[in-house]
Amino acid sequence: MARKNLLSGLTGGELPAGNSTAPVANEAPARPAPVPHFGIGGTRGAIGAVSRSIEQLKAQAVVELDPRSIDASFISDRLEAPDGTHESLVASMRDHGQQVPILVRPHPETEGRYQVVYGHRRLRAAAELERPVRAVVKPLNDEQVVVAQGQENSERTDLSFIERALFAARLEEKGFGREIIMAALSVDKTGLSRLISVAVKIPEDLIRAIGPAPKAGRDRWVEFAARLEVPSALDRVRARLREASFSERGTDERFVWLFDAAAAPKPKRARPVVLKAADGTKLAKLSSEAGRTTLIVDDEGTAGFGTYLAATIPELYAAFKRRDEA
DNA sequence: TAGAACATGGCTAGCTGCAG
DNA sequence: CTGCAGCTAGCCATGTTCTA
Repeated sequence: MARKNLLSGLTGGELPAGNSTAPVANEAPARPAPVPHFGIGGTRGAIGAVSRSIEQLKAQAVVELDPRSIDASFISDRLEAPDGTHESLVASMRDHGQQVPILVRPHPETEGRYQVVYGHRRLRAAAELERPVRAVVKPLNDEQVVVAQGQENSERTDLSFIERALFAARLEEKGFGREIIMAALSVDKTGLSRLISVAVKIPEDLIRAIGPAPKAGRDRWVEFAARLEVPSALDRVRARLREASFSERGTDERFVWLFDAAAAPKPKRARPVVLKAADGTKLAKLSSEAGRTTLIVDDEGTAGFGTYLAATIPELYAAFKRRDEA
């Protein structure tokens, strides 16, 4: 599927001045020029300004920074790393170094510090290895940060549906316009609407308890959200959440477990009534549900009574109708 | 391995609510 | 009233995973 190349301008001249191709590791970070954050002009400008690819960005001047001088992004987009991925990333960076630089911006509030745009996991791994992290420094406004962050995730396509939903909801909470969020997540308004409605309907503590659940697709998350609109479903889900074995399960299994718990319990089937002859012989089992009556006759035990009964049904029905009309 | 089932993303149409 | 934004349902195409 073609993805809109909205990142393309990150390295372009339309951005605020302050970051040349020269390394800036030892310089005080340039403060980004003020850029309108919201409103039609700001929205269009932010997306329009973001117009070259991540690959081009990676080709920009890379500097080495102390991981301790870099803070997390002002908005998180990930629930938890899949099992083992962090350890393997640390091992890979120990053996082969950091192949792909992270993107940071000068911290908007603290002089001399930086803020991650994307590359949180590489930053964490570098910090663990007590090595400088290779980074591209760009002065970006908040809108450019979320678009870059979202699109970097889209490029790797490793955010699950619910992580994207939470990311979208957080962006909306922070006041970003739909245009920006759609650009950040590369979705149309329909998709964005679906993402946000799921994130709003499912309590965040439940989502965090489940984790990213990458195998649970959009439709099942949407269905889960719909099920939780029944208060008793939420009670059942929370009860299951408290069970000791919940945390021992993987994220996808946790989702399925709670998804099932949220389903309306099937109505208990009434026990079938055993019909007996005067001498105690069991003739049939009679059960009724949802406007349907089922009669099961044990043909062997009743010497073919079932077959006889089936042949007699028209007569019985006629008698029933006569009684009805009387 | 082929077909079925599922997941995903995109599109259209129709509806509602709101501001001008 | 009109236009716009947002939401939902339904449909379709495509890619991926499962199963016989």
